[in-house]
Amino acid sequence: MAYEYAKYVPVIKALSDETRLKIIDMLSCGELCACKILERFSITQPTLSYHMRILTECGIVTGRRDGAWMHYHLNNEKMGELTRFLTVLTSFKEDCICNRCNNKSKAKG
Amino acid sequence: MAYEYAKYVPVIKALSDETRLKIIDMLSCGELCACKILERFSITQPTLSYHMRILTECGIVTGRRDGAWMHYHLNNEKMGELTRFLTVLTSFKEDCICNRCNNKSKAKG
DNA sequence: CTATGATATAGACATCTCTCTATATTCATT
DNA sequence: AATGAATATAGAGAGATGTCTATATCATAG
Repeated sequence: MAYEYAKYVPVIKALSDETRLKIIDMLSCGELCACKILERFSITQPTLSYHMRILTECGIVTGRRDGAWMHYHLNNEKMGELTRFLTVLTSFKEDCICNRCNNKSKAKG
Repeated sequence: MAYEYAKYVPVIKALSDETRLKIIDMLSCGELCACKILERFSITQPTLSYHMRILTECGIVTGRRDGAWMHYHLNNEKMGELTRFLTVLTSFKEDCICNRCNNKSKAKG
């Protein structure tokens, strides 16, 4: 699964912030307008905009413009992909890096 | 689950780095000595030591000294806790922040 | 108890992150 | 087209992060 590490780093980075974890939680029950999200925090509007960009750029959240409003919703497919990746990452597997490491003399990798 | 966000931030931060994801993968099949891990990377020994500290301080990896050697192994319990947290975070729940948000006039939260 | 090998710590440095204020853009309504 | 509301971008600054070199600590062998 080696080639996948880098793919997930931006998603995990996006989740590594308390504010953004809360936003994800807020979106877990459905779409929300940016202004509704902002109400729940004591951050400025540009700061929220920054966080929403981090979340949308990595694909975990999708934005939809509705007139002047931006509606955001969670990409559950992407989140599922992440948790599956983490589960596989931490479980025993025949082709894992450590096996290749142990067999380094036999096969480079 | 509000009170839990901050608890998981250090764990997620620890996973938000490609080198550390690879280390986790290497440890998924069992304990490894620091020197064995180091062999697989083109980083210096102090840099690996830094990464191992990040991983152990958040509890996702445990270190065991064996003479001069340090052996590291994955804390599967902790990893399971994280994936469960992420799963709950992203799934519909009655008591989620967004519901409290929608009912803001009725009940503060 | 000294020499050696494995690991940890200290300090420096470049880069990234998160926050702000100020300003620009976009859209709806008049 | 002008105004106002919602959102985005720019720029600045404090602090965190990941890397290095140099050095210290710790354990073992002789």
